[in-house]
Parts: sequence; structure tokens; C-alpha cells
Amino acid sequence: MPELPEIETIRLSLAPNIIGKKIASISQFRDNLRYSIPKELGSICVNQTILSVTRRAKYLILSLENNYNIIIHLGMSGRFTLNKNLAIKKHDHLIFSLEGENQLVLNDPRRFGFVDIIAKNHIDHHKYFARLGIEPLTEKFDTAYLMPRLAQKKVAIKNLIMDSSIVVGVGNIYASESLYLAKIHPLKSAGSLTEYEVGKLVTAIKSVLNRAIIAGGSTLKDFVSGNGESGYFQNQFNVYSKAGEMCPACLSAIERIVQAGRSTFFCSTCQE
DNA sequence: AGACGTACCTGACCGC
DNA sequence: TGCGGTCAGGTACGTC
Repeated sequence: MPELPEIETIRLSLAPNIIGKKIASISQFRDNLRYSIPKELGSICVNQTILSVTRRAKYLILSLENNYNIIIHLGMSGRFTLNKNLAIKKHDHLIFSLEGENQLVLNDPRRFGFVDIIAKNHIDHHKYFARLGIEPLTEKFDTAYLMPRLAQKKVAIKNLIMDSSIVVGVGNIYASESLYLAKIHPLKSAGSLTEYEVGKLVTAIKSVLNRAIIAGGSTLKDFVSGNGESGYFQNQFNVYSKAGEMCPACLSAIERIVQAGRSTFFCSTCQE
């Protein structure tokens, strides 16, 4: 499900409703998602107030007053929503009951997501965070940053922009959409891009991600914000999931190929 | 090192 | 109606 814009959408929708709220209790319905859920989750979180909700890459981070962070990754199919004491649904794995009647519910059918607890001052050294590249929506992500990291690389540019050790948050949807916008062929080797092309790519990534956040993310099947609302950026896709349909610019048929086991969509006329 | 493939898991969809 | 195959937004790890 979620790439950077979807996680950011969840963060924006949850923040005003959970910051300052105390976690009254935790209900846990299984021991593990992709990885084990820490046994000390309850003892660390209960009776703690949530001070902030931030995002790093595709991780949601709930900071507690005791200097611990709850780390949540939604994998491919996770939802993290604020509900009012509804009945427990299939694939609800973890419920944070807040003071009052609201509950934060983690629901994840495929269980590719995971949850961890990290002491605040250790987060950058944690194994999930230590090797992460920079955030694409910061000023530091620019041609000067990216150019030397592409140099000499034979890997296809599509795979490279999905490499979280270089730049985080660009998943399979937004990789295809960004390359289309930059008019760069997804199979092109990263090291062969000119400085001009790298500049266009940087601009395209920022533009696609920002527009997706404004649209509340992309709902392909089941994405919803923290308030349960669908996104609508999927209506603005130019190429993703549109094999055989017409390129909006040149009317050629959009093609689908497979790279590193993932579908890539592009226009071979516009993206040379 | 880098380029792959595989594993993790459920559900939706398609053709037969 | 059911069965088998394919595909799906992500990440870590193993192997050449």
C-alpha cells in the first residue's frame, strides 16, 4: 500500500487528533507481524502521552513522554486508523486505546508491516534507520546530492531511485510516475544520466510526491488515511497500472515491463 | 561490491 | 461454484 505520500497523509490526519493524548491500554492479538512485536510494548507505552507524530522514510514515529518512540511500518497492506471503539475486525493486530473513546488500530492483512520500540536518542542508529538515505522533499535532495551517487552505476535508474540508502520514500508507483514526468527511460543505467536529466528527475520526484500528498495519497485497493478517507492521486496517474492505454502526451500505448521483480510502466516514445 | 532472487502473507481477480 | 495461477503499494537477507 503505502509509499511516502500515503504515510505522510496518515501522519497529517492523525497528528491533530492524537498529540497530547495518553495511551490508556494496548490490545495485541498476535505475537508478530513481519517481525516479533516487542514484549515490552505495553509496559513502555501504557500511561504515556503521545508528544508528536513524525515520519522518516515510510516509517511513522510516535514519540512518547518517556523518551521512547513507537515505530510503525505498514508494509504493503497496512492501515493505521483512529476509530471510536468499533468492533474488532479481521486483521486488526494491535490497538492503542487512548484516553476517551478513540482507538488507534493497526490492521494489516498481509502482515508485511512491523512495529518496534526505540529509545529516542538511538533512533538514527537503529538498524531500520541507520542506512536510510535522505528525504526527497528536503532541500538537500538536489542534483548535487544525486549526481555523484549515480556516477559509474550500471543499475537501472528506476531501481536506483527506489534504493532507500540513496533516497527514501519513492516506491513502485511514484518511481514510474517520476520517470515519466522527467522523460527518462526506466531501463537507462543510472550512471548514463546527464546532469540535466538528473535535475529533471529530482524536480519530477518532488513534484509527484508533493502532488500525491495534496491529493491525500493513492488508493489502489485499500489505502485510507488515519481518518479512514481514501486518497485520489490514482486519478492523476499518467502511466502506473495503465499498460495498453494511451500516453496522455503522445497517445502511444503505455508499456509494462518487469524490473527487479516489480512492474514498471512507461511510454517508450516520451521516455527515450 | 553489485545484481539478482527469495521470503514473508492474504486477498482479489482471471480463465477454465 | 471452485480451483489454480498471477498479481499487488515493501523490506531484509541470501547467493552468486
